[in-house]
Amino acid sequence: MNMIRVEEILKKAGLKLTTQRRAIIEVFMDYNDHVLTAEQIYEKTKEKHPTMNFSTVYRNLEILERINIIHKITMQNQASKYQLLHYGKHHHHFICKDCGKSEIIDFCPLRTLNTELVNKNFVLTDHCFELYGYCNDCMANKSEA
Amino acid sequence: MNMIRVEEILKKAGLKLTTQRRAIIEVFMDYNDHVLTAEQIYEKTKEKHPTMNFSTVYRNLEILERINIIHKITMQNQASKYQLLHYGKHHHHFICKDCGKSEIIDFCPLRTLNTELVNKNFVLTDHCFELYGYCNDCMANKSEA
DNA sequence: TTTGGTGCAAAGCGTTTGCACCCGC
DNA sequence: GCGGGTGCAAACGCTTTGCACCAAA
Repeated sequence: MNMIRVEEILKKAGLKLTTQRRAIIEVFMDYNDHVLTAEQIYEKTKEKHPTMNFSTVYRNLEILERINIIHKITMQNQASKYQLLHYGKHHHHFICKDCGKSEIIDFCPLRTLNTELVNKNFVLTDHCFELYGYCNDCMANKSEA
Repeated sequence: MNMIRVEEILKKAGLKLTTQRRAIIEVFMDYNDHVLTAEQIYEKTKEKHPTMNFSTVYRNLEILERINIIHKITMQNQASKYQLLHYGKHHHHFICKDCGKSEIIDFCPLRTLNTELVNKNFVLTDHCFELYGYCNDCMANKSEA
């Protein structure tokens, strides 16, 4: 996902590219493949745009998710995390429970499931598949402690 | 999962079977295979136990999850849902976004994934796999409206 | 100039916690 | 009687909202 592509999508949706919105998107680009909380985005954008506000962050995250620029990951017992989507490719993630780093998994369970099981009692609309654990770095820190 | 088994697990963990706790578990048994919110459990238990309190519900849900009697499903933009575990069998669910009814999927993506992809950069500890959509009943209601 | 976006403050919601009292074992 | 459990009220953290003003197109 690059800024030109983002601009296209925004324009097509009738949305403006404000400096705040640009700042948020730039944070995602800087931290590519990292999942970020609203708070992290707020802190980072505030550095360059001191009046940045949490409402602005949340409102933009919602919009960016709706137009498929970012992906929202709902966490257990903690703030949701957000991540830049890789344009055009459906995928899932391995997410480190300590540092939030994520790695793309080139595997979708539905590919297998569709062939293995046709469920005629439900209409499938969404799915959730995420792997959680610890990355090598955080694992190393753990064994030190 | 039956009450005798639940009593065993509680006793082994040094936990008491209070009337409130029993009431909560009974709601789960009555609504077997249905996912329930804390609020639904609160309302149902309150019918038979009028002093029932939300703190009691939440504290018990946390305990019951910890000792593997129920399963917590973290939802996007809405309250978490809870469901009685089927003793001893790891599985996932198809969950109706309207009525909360769920159906067990006898499929775990990790079975496939483990053979398809060995990720040596992460230590895998947890995973999330849920299918969402609409059950036939709710789908019928939708097309009427 | 139009319409979407922002900043602020306040409220929303689901959930958790401190504390005194209670009750199962 | 001990130690875990409950009820209450208040706070918590994350997120959303109403409103007046602002700025991109």
